[in-house]
Amino acid sequence: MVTIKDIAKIANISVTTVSRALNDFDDVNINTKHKIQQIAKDLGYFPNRSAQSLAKSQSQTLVIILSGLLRDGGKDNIVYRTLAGMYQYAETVNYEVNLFTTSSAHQKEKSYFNFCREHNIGGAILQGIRLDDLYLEEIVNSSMPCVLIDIDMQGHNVCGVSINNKQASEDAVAHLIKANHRNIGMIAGIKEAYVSIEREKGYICALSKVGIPYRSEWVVPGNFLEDEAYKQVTAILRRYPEITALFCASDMMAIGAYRAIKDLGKKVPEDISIVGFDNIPFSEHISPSLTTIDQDFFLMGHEAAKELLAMIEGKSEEKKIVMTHKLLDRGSVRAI
Amino acid sequence: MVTIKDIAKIANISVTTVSRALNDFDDVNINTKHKIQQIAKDLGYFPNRSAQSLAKSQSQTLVIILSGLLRDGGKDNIVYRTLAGMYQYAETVNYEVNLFTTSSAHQKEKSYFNFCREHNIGGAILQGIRLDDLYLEEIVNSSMPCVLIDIDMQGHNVCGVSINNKQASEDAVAHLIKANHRNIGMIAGIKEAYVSIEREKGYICALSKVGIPYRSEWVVPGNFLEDEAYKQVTAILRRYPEITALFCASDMMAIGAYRAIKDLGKKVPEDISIVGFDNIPFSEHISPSLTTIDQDFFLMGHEAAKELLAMIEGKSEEKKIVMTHKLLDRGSVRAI
DNA sequence: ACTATTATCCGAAACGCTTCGGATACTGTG
DNA sequence: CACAGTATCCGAAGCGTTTCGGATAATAGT
Repeated sequence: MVTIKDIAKIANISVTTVSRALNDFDDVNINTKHKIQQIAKDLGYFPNRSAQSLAKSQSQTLVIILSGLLRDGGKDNIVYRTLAGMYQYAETVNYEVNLFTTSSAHQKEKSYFNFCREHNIGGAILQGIRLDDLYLEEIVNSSMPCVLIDIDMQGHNVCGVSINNKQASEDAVAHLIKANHRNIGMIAGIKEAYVSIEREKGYICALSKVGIPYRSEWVVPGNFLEDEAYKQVTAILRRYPEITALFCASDMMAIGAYRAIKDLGKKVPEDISIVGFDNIPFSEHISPSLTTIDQDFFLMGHEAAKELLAMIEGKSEEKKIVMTHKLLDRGSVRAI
Repeated sequence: MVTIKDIAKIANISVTTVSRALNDFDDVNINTKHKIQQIAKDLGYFPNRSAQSLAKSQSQTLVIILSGLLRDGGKDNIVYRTLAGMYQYAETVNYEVNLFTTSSAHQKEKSYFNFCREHNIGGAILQGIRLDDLYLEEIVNSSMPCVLIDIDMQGHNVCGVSINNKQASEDAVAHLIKANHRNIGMIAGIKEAYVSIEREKGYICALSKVGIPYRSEWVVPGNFLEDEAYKQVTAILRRYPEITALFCASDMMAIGAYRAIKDLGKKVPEDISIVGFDNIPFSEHISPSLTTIDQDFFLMGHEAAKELLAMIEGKSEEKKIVMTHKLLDRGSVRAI
């Protein structure tokens, strides 16, 4: 391994100057700087990140803390797209990205905060974290910069990124109402997710705005899972045949709903209209194509990374970034 | 930040012993060991990874080098699943995982090998890398352990993981032949991917085994892209209406084919039978559900990580791991 | 009682880099 | 010509660990 010392020896100059030359300080002569850089290149020198990080007690790394990388997860492509957005930004600023999952956290009994400490990391992005997560509060309360995707919490050096879930949800249900549906059920997500709560609020809000009474038994939990949604939809449609439309808090659940409806011998959208949420890649491929709320996860990851860096560099205070969403009117809603 | 020194001071013992206690060496008294571990726990001590990595000149990290994390990529979920498998294994052995993309490599003009060097990394897993990648050869020729997913190359400390693509492809086409298809086209992947070449071989082989002449104009490149496949399928079916079946080298392309067929006013499988490759999550959701070759990417990532670790620890030589595949007989093939 | 062995412990160097606090030599100013 | 100012360089300490080569004391063997 070629080190800064080797370069120093060859250039016949101190390691200090080599370091400063390589880091482009301006108190080193332009000629020596060039000379050193040339030697570094010839030797194929690359800085040892561990040493750098140790010496500076900070590493040029952002971490993203995920709820888990599950064998059967990721079908909705959300994690992937968020990650891609983060990477894209991180690359432009020459940062690296580290992945940490909560399942590993729990396994190692190590909090996110400690993980970041271990790695001299400046800040973290959290995504897919549940409100009841043990370590969520700790990291939010720490002074370490963090940006929360899809969670609304306040704290020093804390920033949130999400769409306006309540509004989006309201838009979705309003779309159904505009198509003259009045008996609208909802397949909700997991209770412990911030977005679920917001989306339920939006549903209720949309109904109340047009004076449709809210029936809590028409809102069933699907846990963001396809199979769970399948079961719940089967049950609810059997029990309340007057339901003509379903708002699903995620596209994955909408897919479960499709299957349930089909197995019940009914059709989308002829018998039941459906609106989903997320716009996952395959929502336009299923038949009929799914009317849904689009969120740009790539951009979300990108903005999250950008904001995190700004915070790390002290250029930003806590704030809330709300991304735009849009309703994609496709084929799963029929006007009655 | 609490360090080993703090512990040493409190325990009134040397840092050496603290280090050895924490790392569970057996030349430290069981009582002092417990005492030290207790103090460490109380203080909330966690080792500084940079320092560890620097001191040991090796980090407990595996890297996975991906061809890129693209905004619109990942729909097939392959990267996600491979990653999940790797993570799962890495966690069990207390390793961390680092992601590196080739796009970033090219941008920074930094080879994979150098990236690994920078980070004191023991070895890497490469996936989605093209045969014509500039840096592929370098890392394979280096003595650094690496496992190649879906690439067949020899070298010191090099290991390959993949299914038998040729055989799988042969199975797929044989399935079509068994359904009495004789005019079978193929939508191939990108030329620069090892798997594409193998899958084409399998196609040819399957045909020749039953004496069906190979017509090169019936094999068109789809570049693993849905849209590209759409175009190619449209063109080939217009030009050669005698084709009754299509073997697609990836499910994403099969989806493009579905669309093309539909837009041509034909139906799957009534007019055209299709077999895909990969078994992506949505292949069973599209209508009709796609007959395809299943590969277990999660397991592939898992095995790749396992093998890499074995190599790093010198417990394994270069070898080839071939995973099992299976044909999933669903609804996109009709017997004629 | 006197070595040989073993169980515990420790000092100091090393890993590769950054950075603080000067040091040196040269420039221009009055 | 003395001085401040500037450009350029460097020594040494420090970041938090690990690890090599002993040192010390307790135990066992004869």
